[in-house]
Amino acid sequence: MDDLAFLAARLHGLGLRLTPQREAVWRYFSRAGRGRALPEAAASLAQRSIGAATVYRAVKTLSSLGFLRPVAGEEGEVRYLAVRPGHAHLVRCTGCDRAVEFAECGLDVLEKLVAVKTGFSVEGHHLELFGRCPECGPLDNISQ
Amino acid sequence: MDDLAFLAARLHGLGLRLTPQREAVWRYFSRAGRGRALPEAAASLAQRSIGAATVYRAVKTLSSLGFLRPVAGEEGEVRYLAVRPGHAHLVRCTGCDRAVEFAECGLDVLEKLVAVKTGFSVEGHHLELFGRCPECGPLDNISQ
DNA sequence: CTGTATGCAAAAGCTTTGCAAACGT
DNA sequence: ACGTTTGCAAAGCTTTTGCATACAG
Repeated sequence: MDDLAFLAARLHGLGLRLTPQREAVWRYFSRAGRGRALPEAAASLAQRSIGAATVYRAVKTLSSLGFLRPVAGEEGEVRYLAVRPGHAHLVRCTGCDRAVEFAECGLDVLEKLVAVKTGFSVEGHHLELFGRCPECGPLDNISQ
Repeated sequence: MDDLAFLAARLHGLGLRLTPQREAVWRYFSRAGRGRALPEAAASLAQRSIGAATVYRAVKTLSSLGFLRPVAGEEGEVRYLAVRPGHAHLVRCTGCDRAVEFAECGLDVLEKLVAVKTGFSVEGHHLELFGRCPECGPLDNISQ
């Protein structure tokens, strides 16, 4: 079952629908490498005649279902990352946004260590690597 | 050297000062084990006659120096956490949003592994652990 | 038919900016 | 004196809400 079908199923189970607008929102965030902030999402999707209110409502819906996760950027802006609930992690290319999955993250050891050190019962993690895919090539060449 | 002295020194080095307002802002965020959002910080510090603009400017300053770190809450709001510079990652409690830092993430090994497997040149990562802090207690008791 | 979803525009809320006065050095 | 910092108020954003219309089941 692919992403969209899973999302549709999840929505249907709650009496909600996967409308063209919600699909566009989901695709938009899925395509983004390091996540997107809401204002730029609204601006970009406006070109496809999707109203800002719809974008904000869709993000809230997808977020509450766990398909989007809010992450704070360096400057304090909130970026939403597309995640597939219960799926593997991704390496994303900052050049072309292509993403490759990897299953093993080896964080179980770290989780246990952190649990002991902090007293938390660690239940999960969010991890995303970013870099350059073979086709885009490393940034070392350029100034940066 | 304690936090305040370090902060003062760091500011002085840039020709800036640790004013009573900046100190109050720093204390406010330091005092809260969990992070705070800007609107509530502004509201709270207004009671000490500190203007909203001052709070926003102070947070921006402290944040750019690495003394405050923005984190995204479950609902997509940005919370600022007082940190000691140099610490990178967080474990966040899904119950009360309180966060604790941990330094070692050991992801350099994983980055190399993924690089070999995918052909990417991995340049960085975002990592955040989730769980329950000692006070909120694990979810095992309840369903889920 | 019924309840969900949408776009628009207005309202509410948040954050930044301009400025004159106050401050520390 | 000088550059930094502040509070205030205004301006500029972002986000939410109300409502009539459109749509899916």
